[in-house]
Amino acid sequence: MTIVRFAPSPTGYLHLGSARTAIVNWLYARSTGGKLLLRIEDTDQVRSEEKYLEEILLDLKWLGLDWDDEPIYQSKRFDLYRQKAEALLAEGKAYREGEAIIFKVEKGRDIEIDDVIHGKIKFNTDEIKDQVIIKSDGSPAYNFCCVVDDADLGITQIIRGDDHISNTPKQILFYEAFGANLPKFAHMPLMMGADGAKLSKRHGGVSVEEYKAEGFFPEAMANYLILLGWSPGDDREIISLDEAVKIFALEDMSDAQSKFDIQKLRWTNAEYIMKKDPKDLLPLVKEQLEKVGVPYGEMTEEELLKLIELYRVRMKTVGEFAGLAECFFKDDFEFEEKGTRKYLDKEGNKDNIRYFAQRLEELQDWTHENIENICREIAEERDLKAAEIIHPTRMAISGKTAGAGLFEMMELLGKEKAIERIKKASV
RNA sequence: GUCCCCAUCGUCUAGCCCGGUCAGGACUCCAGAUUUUCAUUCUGGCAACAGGGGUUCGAAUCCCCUUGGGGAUGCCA
Repeated sequence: MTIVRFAPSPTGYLHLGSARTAIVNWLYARSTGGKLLLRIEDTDQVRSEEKYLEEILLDLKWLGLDWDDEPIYQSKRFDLYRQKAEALLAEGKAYREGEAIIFKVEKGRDIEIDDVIHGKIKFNTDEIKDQVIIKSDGSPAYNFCCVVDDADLGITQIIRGDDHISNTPKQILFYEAFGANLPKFAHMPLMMGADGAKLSKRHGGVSVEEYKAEGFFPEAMANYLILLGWSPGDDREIISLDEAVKIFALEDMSDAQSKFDIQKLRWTNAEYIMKKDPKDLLPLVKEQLEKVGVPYGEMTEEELLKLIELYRVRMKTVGEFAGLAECFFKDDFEFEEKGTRKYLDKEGNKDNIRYFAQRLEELQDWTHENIENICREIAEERDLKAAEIIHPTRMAISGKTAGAGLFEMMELLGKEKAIERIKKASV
């Protein structure tokens, strides 16, 4: 049976790159019918924090990943690491230097890795210094406990980032020293920022939690991340984890690094939003509205759902909703300057919409069909194009030139508010 | 500096392993159609095999070099 592990370090939030590594490990485990273990690399007592760990676990689940067995905490296994180090000491494979224990590296030897993604990679031990395995403060060094655990847990396939390639020969030396079986290695090329540099905040966020907060969907995040460095082979751009599992193969992963493209992520997210039922969008929309302090209490659930329906195809993230639909939640919205100049600063337009408002007063059955009829009647009456009334009116009621269909907007806004805003803007 | 990984449109990629279709798709951008605006949808367009040597009848595909990018070189993980 195949056993893989994802080994986050709780010294920060779940990085996008780590999330991708987790997804690939998950894909491999599930597609091979194997196990995915979670190992918490919390040997750095100072930098590791409980809140990070909790968030990381939450984010993994959020992405749709699950794992087998209970997580293993390295901080609880210090005795094991020390014991292994002492054994190496006793065998003469390591030596002491002060409080630290150092592993002796045999020089002049070639070490070859047969990487599943990269193929053969050769190293020479002349490039490798003796390795600290137990630090002066008594804690184990990363490469050492990594191997102790991977061997102990029976990991068959290691899948991690390219930044670990140069750790691999060092780790192989440890496997040999323990007389343990070597797992297979697969190093996935790193995901970089748009400018090719390390992914950082200025690229739009580095942690999963930031995107979650902005209103991205987990399915969209996972979808986007899977398609970086892997392709289903056909032209599919929208693919779920479950579909990917059916055809995933580690060997198919690209050996070239990629750049994170926020535009494509946004497009992917929009694809998911458009497919969702407004009912499923509702809780997220509420959450986003609350976050920016937009009161939606006056609106019934039914009205909110209609509003979501109206804006569903217009938002790339749920976080954008509050801004797009602003005029439905408050009366003191800003007016776009350009639009005001173009549509509201003209006396002719003002007169037209003033008349529109006047005619609307008489309307009993406030539906978008009836509102539209009146608008068209006026257009004919005054020999105008309907657009000449529509655009100024949209500006008047929303302050924006872009938005949903005007008549639907007006219906939802309600007779009183719609008329009041038109009057106010046409003074 | 040394070691290692990598190189197809601006971006993600298919094709590469097993040389031979105008190098295909998607995002972005542009144009057109639809629409009351925006968006959606539909149609069309711009845009790439980093460069140089080989091997071969034939190279994006195989080999070498150069250039460029990235990673490692921690008693961080």
